[in-house]
Amino acid sequence: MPVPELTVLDEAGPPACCAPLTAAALDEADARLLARQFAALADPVRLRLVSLLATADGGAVCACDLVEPAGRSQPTVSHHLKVLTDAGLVTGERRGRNIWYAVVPAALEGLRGALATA
Amino acid sequence: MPVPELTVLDEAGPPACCAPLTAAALDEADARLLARQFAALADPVRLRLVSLLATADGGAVCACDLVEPAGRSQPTVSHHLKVLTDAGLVTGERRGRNIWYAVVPAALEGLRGALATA
DNA sequence: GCCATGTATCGACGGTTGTCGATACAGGAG
DNA sequence: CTCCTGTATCGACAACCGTCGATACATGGC
Repeated sequence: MPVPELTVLDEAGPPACCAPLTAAALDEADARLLARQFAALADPVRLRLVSLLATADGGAVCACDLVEPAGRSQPTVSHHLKVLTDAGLVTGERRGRNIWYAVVPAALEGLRGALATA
Repeated sequence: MPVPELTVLDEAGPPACCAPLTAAALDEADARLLARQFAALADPVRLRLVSLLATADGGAVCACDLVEPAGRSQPTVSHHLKVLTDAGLVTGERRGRNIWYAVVPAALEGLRGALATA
């Protein structure tokens, strides 16, 4: 795919995306947006990565320290981190020659809001 | 697939599945369980179905009344309802010759819990 | 029993996704 | 500038997923 298409969600999580599912029938756009974020969490490896980031001291972990606990190859872990980043759930920042990843709390909070039961 | 394999999550949602992602690195089993539920929400059509169920008067909707708003064929809607049901997010109950679907609030609540930020 | 209606299953198709090894890119160390 | 290390990208492959039309199953009305 030559054309970048991560236009929707490229920065720190949306303030409060889509109003609770229980509020009203969501429209196409909101549904696709939400679906994309849930899809980012719909993989065991990615869930584990988020969990590792969320529980880390300082809230961030060097990508190099994620490969072994993830139990996947370095390219695969990199791929998953990209998926999470594109969905706005985590962010990465260079420090020296490493990249430190951290969760975006607002994004998780936004998803929680969407799941709120009336 | 001849062998049914929906052993994990076939009944009304798990009380509180997996402890927050932010609690500790979740193990393989929990990760797969959670991933399956998030995967069920990782589709715009299914999100819309959940939304329709959640906002309905009486909390339940006849399957026949979901086809048109979903904008998909009847078999496709049936498929999505099955995915949601297998994940424990919704339940179906026969009434006469119709089947009425409703969300399982505890399941959504469980997912909210998993997303809780410290 | 027979028909009509509502729902699920089947089979097929195309598109997406997770995974890897190989490789390219980036930045610090010497 | 040249190596070394950490990260991302590429290309490929198998598996999975969403979708549909056709069809089977189930229930109630007659």
